Amino acid sequence: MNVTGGKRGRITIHDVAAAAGVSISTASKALNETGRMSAETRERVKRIAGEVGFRPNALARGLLSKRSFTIGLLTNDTYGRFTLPVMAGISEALLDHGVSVFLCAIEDDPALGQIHVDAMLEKQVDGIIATGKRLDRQLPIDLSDLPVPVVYAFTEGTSTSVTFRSDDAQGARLAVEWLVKMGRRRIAHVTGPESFFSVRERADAYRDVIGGEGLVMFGHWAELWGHEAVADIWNKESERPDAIFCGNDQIARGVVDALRERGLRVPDDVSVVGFDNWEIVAGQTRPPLTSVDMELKELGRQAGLTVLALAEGRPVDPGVRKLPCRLVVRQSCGAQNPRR
Amino acid sequence: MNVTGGKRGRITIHDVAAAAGVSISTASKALNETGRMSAETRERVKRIAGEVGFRPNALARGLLSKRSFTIGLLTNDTYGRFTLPVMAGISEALLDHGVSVFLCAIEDDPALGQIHVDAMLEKQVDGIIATGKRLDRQLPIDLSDLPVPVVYAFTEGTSTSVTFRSDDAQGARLAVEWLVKMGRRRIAHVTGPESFFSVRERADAYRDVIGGEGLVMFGHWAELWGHEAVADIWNKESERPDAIFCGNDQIARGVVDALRERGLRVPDDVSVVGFDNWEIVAGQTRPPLTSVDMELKELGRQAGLTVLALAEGRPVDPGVRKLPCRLVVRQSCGAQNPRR
DNA sequence: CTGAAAGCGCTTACAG
DNA sequence: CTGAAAGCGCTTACAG
Repeated sequence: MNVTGGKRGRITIHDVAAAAGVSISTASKALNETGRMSAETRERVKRIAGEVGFRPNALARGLLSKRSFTIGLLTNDTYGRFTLPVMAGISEALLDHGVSVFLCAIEDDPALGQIHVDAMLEKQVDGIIATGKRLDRQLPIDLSDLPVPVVYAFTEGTSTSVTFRSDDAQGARLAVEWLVKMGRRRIAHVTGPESFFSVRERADAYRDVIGGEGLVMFGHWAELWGHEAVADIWNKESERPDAIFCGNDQIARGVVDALRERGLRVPDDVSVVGFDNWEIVAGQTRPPLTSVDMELKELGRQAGLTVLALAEGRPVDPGVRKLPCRLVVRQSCGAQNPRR
Repeated sequence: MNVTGGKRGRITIHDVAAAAGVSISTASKALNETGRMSAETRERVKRIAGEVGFRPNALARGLLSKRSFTIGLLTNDTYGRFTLPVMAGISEALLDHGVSVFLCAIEDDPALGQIHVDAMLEKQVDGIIATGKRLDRQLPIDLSDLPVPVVYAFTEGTSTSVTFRSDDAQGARLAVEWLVKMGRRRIAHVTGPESFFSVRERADAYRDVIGGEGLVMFGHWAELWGHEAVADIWNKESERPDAIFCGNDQIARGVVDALRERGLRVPDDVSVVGFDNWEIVAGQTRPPLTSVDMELKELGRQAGLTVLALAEGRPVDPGVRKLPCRLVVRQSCGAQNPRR
């Protein structure tokens, strides 16, 4: 015995029409609520279609309508950390419109990207969303001259396109202002590599809020760097911070662990804020991290609705749209509720 | 100014045929390497198709061939921890065959699942792969009577279907045998909830290898539980383990941190092994975790090739296929290389 | 060696 | 109120 696949004799609109004793055109119009016919006929056709389990063939439909109700999501974020929430937002927004999403992970391989783009175009996607893992890098493939609309989300787009990104400056401000509100006065900033645009943007916002140079330490996106930074700071003679704003949650976790290992209490002695609100890290840190959430799902939702608009020919203004971040308060700052 | 989308005047085979001065049939045959014609004609058509940037419409093709070169991946693993590697394997295996993948995250919502399945069937997917986050649970939707082949990966399937899963018993054996080989004699097992099939299977394999009851502690899948378990063990009078085999990497991370906080050295005093080889956890633990990898990418690859076979009508034996796990050695056990 | 015709499953003017 | 016909873009017997 073995399993068999294949699509043996699917039911078509022919079968429905025959069973209902009407022509194919009438059946089509009945099912699509178009044309005019007796309510009785319409109902009968619809009932029979339901009974025989009729499912319209989207390929045939798409051939006529020039719409496949399909879009492609291109990403070079293998890890899925940014792509997954974006994808969830896109999917949620487009499901109501009957649109399905092809996910294409292209790493940083231009050839792989080209293959995926070609495959999607042949499959007549209504549009493409390009997403990545940083705001100042393009995907390794040129999407600027495609026959379908392209929207960028969390990756650098072209000047004539629509690009959605998080407002990192506003997110950083949110974090630092919160620390200030918590009564912290000596706030340090431990972050990722200065080569990242978002790192510079967040650092600038940090300096802006504290109104001075502050203490900015550039490093890399890992827990280890959090440990090293804390060691550096506490091994110096200089005045110690009572709060540390970190460039991402992994660094923040390293910082929190390092502080605890030095016998310092978080948040009592030092408050810590992370960035990304990556549940797996922020939630498992002891104490759980207060962190800036980039609202990637909302970003995905808007990107999805935007490709859809473009695919339907509705006009959309090009440019970069910055979406506000949100501060998610947990225990690492010493307060439970941002509104309190 | 605004961005415009839409598919204005795509090039069809008509255009190619006209430009090459041949009929549509000849153009089609030239491009598909079928039929017979002068080499000169064939070359000319192909060259012109390339020049005008002709891309065959997969919708039209699919209508004829009953193959959409599209499959659906259904998952209830929102977090993507298991789905992402599986997806990567599927995608990699099917790309060569021109197959694209619809990703559908259905949470545990049957209604959402039904909507996605209906959408995929209308779009004439050639098959569906169902994937989840545990081996002993079905997706919240019945896939047993679909007009297309369904393959299960890392989720419970039906008796007549093909199901791919990791061999958790073998994986656990690998881990415990490795600890034994490292000279460890008092190996404990700290794991997840006993209600999970894979937890029981791993625990049984653990007992098997150590040849006795051992010390099995069921809990939950979090770092905190690792801390609690270590506290429990070390607060008792009984003999302390010199190795702990953990049910997943998060527990293992908690265990490692808890041991270090007690002044115990890992791996010198206690060796620790995790399960899942989740890079973000295993790699950031100090020291990095030796962990069991379930080879989910390979699992995805095989699942992908299997739906493809079924879609093409090739016979496949039903049943559960267990794929071997692999031990990834890092520093938490005291050795660098399993072959040494 | 090349092309006219039928048809995949549907929708949409158009005619009756 | 209902249906015959044309057509979306392609492929595939079949005829010449």
